[in-house]
Amino acid sequence: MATRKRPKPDTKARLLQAGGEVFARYGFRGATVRRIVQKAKANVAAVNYYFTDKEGLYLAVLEHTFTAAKRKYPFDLDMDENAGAPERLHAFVSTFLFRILDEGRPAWHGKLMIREIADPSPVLDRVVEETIRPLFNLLSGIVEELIGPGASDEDVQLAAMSIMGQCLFYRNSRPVVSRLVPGRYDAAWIQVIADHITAFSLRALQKNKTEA
Amino acid sequence: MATRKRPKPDTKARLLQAGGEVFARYGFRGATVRRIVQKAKANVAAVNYYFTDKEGLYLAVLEHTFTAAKRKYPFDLDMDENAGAPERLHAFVSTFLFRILDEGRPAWHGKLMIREIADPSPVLDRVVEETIRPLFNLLSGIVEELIGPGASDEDVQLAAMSIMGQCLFYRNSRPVVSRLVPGRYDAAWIQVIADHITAFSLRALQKNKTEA
DNA sequence: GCCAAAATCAAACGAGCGTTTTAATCTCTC
DNA sequence: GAGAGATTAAAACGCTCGTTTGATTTTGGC
Repeated sequence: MATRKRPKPDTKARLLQAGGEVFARYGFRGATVRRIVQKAKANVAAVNYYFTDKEGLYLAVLEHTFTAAKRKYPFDLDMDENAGAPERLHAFVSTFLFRILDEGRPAWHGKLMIREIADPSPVLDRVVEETIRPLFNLLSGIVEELIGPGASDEDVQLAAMSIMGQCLFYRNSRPVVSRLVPGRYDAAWIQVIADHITAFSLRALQKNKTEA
Repeated sequence: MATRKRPKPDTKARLLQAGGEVFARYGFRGATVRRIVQKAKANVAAVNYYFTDKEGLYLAVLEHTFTAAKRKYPFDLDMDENAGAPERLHAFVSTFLFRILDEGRPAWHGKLMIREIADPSPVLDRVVEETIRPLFNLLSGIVEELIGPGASDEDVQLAAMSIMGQCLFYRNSRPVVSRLVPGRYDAAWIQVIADHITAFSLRALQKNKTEA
């Protein structure tokens, strides 16, 4: 009885963990139930037993990782109420990049989001409304403040998408980026990217400064 | 003999056409040979007969669409040799956007490229070297000229990726964009986006103007 | 210690996949 | 128009997929 052969951490949690990794790597369609249960050291019937079917596990994994990412990288973290718009933009870009590029604990959050966008499954609508639109609105508010009062809604939207596009590029096109400019995706480099995108976008938005 | 039941356009070409559409929509793994041959009105054995196997057809489709896109949207089209860098940037952004967003004839070019990037198949290395790196080098040259002599290689690379990121966003995240800001992806809107990205990036790159 | 409930397991099912086989059909030359 | 070669067609093979089944083991309250 010295070592227990079956440590019995509940199977459900192990399935969530393994499901996150496998779904992130292969996508919903590409991931196989057998690979997931193998990684989770569970029986092939476990997914259906605990989550009804493959899609049920996928939904649970999305829910799980999104809440985990929100807890780890909250956007209002040490965000001063009366901080200037440039500082708030930098905080947004930095947090957003860490969320989607972090390889750590809830590693799959970024990969899952990108997979979902590139190859939409039936849950994309929920993901957009619950996760992406709040982000987009937060960013739009900052941009609106930076451009000034004379900006149309379209101007704000286009600028916000330019900023999100710069960030998402490093996630979407990672296989290409790593081939074009070899290097690692560690925290230091993420900070470099965040600083660059913030400075780049701030200059782009300050058009009125020189005109006035 | 009034109407010929079998017009007999060669099956190989029809397979390339249908393969392009299906691979673009479902990706290499998600596409099925049976769906392709159904759309091509061919027998299920035709793919193996003409292209050895599914991957052979995929390679042929990539080759075919890439050359088609290069022919339809050449980057050096009406590009004046002594045109200024801002004009060359606008031409680049505009051409690049049309290449990846065009829904017309070689419609699948953009979709295929994005699919390949999000879910790399063994041919990604070739795609990067033959298609993407030349683009990236062309853009880097323009950016280098815009920033000025005091720019490091890293500055140029980061700026070039910011510009590509803005463009690719509209292709990568199209399902999200269409949910966030409803609208169509017609030629007029592509021009609006191209103008915005060019102006946005030009302001971001002209940092020296105010400092000097 | 017993027993119902929960959990795990091996095995198999039906469907769809890429591919192969084998035969039938078309096409073109002589 | 006969025959050789290219093309198409139908059927099946072997495999993997998600899921289900039915039996077995483990668990927890009495």
